[in-house]
Order: sequence, then structure tokens, then C-alpha cells
Amino acid sequence: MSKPDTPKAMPPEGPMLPVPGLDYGLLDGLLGYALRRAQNALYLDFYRATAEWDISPPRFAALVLIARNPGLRQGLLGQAMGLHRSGALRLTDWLTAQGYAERRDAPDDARAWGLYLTPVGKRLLVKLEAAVATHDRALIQALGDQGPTLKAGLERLARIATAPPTD
Amino acid sequence: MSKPDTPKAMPPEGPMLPVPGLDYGLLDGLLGYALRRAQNALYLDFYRATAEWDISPPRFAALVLIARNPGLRQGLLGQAMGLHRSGALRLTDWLTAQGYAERRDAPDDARAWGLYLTPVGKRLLVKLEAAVATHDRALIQALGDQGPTLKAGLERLARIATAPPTD
DNA sequence: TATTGTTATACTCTATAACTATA
DNA sequence: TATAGTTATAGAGTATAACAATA
Repeated sequence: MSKPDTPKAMPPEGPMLPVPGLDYGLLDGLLGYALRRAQNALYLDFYRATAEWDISPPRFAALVLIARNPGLRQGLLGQAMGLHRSGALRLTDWLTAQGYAERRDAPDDARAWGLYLTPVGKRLLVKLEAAVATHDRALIQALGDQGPTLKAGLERLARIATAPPTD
Repeated sequence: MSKPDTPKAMPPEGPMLPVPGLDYGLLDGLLGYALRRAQNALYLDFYRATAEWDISPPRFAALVLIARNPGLRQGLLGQAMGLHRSGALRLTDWLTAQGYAERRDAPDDARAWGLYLTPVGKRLLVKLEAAVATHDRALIQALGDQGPTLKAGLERLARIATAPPTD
């Protein structure tokens, strides 16, 4: 029970690295495919880093956002994470069912909730943040000079792709 | 009317760009979170580029791989895409149900299938490749000098994250 | 005994649509 | 009339487990 032998949030089976002898056609030239391969690798790395908890990248991000913004509205959580209202609801349901977060009435709007971490959630987050930050730092370190450049490039890419110039 | 008002494969609702006034804590410093934001933006861009077809990034990649490697085994397709056997099966089921691909007996192994695109699948892929390549080129162009650097950085990152140094 | 693929099942992540309550 | 959240439903994308057929 304490060690989930069968992790629940299901990461990909394996890496997407090039298989020798296989012709990838135009995929090899696409920035988008390179991004997907890297994303796949980092997902697997995230699951390795957090293997002892039943945590996925969206769940982790939600914990951080609620911790840093106590009283956060469900809707704003969804907006920050690119989710529909219903997705934010389900994520919040999971966090509260686990006892990591709780909904309290929002003082200024009777329709809305304010989200807060519980003491259990806060304690969990301390450990998660340490594990995730350690792995991320190791990656940045392995990249050397390229690390900061790559991160800046990704941030620029996200902005550019969100507001395409040609459309 | 020919435009499917109800899209099919479901992309995220919106972008993950920073929401002003929200504190992202350590997420802002993580390479992995920058990558996720960029991936989210490119996913949305992919769905814009292919809006008139019921296509997702994995489906597109599978079409390309089968086209360039006629007779590809289901298992090898899964390996290339980082999927479990059962995932490759479902992907192949979908492609054959749409009439884009077909399974034929593999000559050298009676347990296995060889996968082939149908004429319909080939015609679709021509259009898809044009749409996807156009959008990808626009992104690379918008990045200027940074484009090739970023792509090379992502490829290096995928390798590094797949074989972590500390393990 | 190991491998290729299938069947059955399950869970996450995401959505749409219709609804309630409040603003 | 618009917004915050809920309920109900659905589908893509993953997985595990047990199975059959073949190597």
C-alpha cells in the first residue's frame, strides 16, 4: 500500500529516441517533433524523480500554484494551466480527495471557491519540490552553457507559437 | 459546413502562458516547465494547422512512419513512438478503421503484421505533410538564428534526459 | 521460453453540453 | 445576461494483465 508498485498516473512506456534503421521522413526536420521527443524524455524523467508519490506534472504544477497563491480560484488555476473549467474541477477534486488541498468559500464572491493547501499538502510539496528541482538542476548542469540558452529559446518559442505571425 | 465544428482529438483548451499577477514559484525556473509551455503552444499550433482533419500528433507521426517504412511491424511502430504494444495496437486499429492503413501478413513471421498506407492514406498524408511543414517552417523562421540552435538543443536534451548521468 | 499481437479493463487528461447559483 | 462551478458524458492516449499463436 505504501509503495505503489503500479503507478497510477501513466507515463509513456519508453523513450522516443531514433530507432536505427527506421526512416523518419520529415519528422526529423520538424522543430515540433524534436520538442515532442524532448518532452517525452522529460516526462519519463519527472516520473523517475517522483516515483514514490502518485504525482503527475499537472498535479505537481497545481500544488505549486495553490501553495504560492492561497485562495486561488479554480477558474484561474485552469487558466494558468491551459485547462477548461471542467479540467480544473477534476484536478481540484483529486487534490482534495487526497487531502492535499481544500476548498473554502471565497470571501468576495459566493459563486467561487478559494483553494488552499492542507498541512499534508504542504509537507508533500516540500519533498516534491526538492526532488523535482534536483533533477531539473542536473539537466541544466548537463547542458552546460546551452542550458540557459535553451530555456530562453523555449520561452520565446511558446510566445511565438501562441500568437502565430502568419495568421 | 464541411468544417467539423466538434473537433475530435482533443487539444488543450488554451495556452499556458504566464498569467499576470500569479506567482509560479519554482515553476518559472524549471527547464521542464518551460518545455511544457512550449509543447502546449506547439500542440495548439498543430491543431490549428490540421483543423480540417481528425488528426493528432501521434496519428500524424504514425502515418509518416508507415509511409516511409512500408511493412513496418506494429511493435516497431510502438517502439519508435515510445508506446506499449497495446498502444500501438489501438493506434493501428484507428488508422485501419479510417481506411488510412492496412495490415498485411508479414512474409517472414506469421505472428506479425506488416503495415502499409492505403491510397487514401497516402493522399491524406501529402496534404498533412504540407500543412505541418508549412507551420513548422514559419516557426523556425520566426525564431531566426535561434531556430537551428533550439532544435539542436532539444535533441541534446532528449538524449541527456533519457540517460541521466546520476543514475 | 520468448516474442508478436489481441482482448479486456482501467485510469489520466482533456473536452462538450446542460445545469445551478450568484453577480 | 454573464460568470463560477458542478454534473454527466465522451473520447484520446496511455497502461496492466491474461491470453493465443508462433518462433
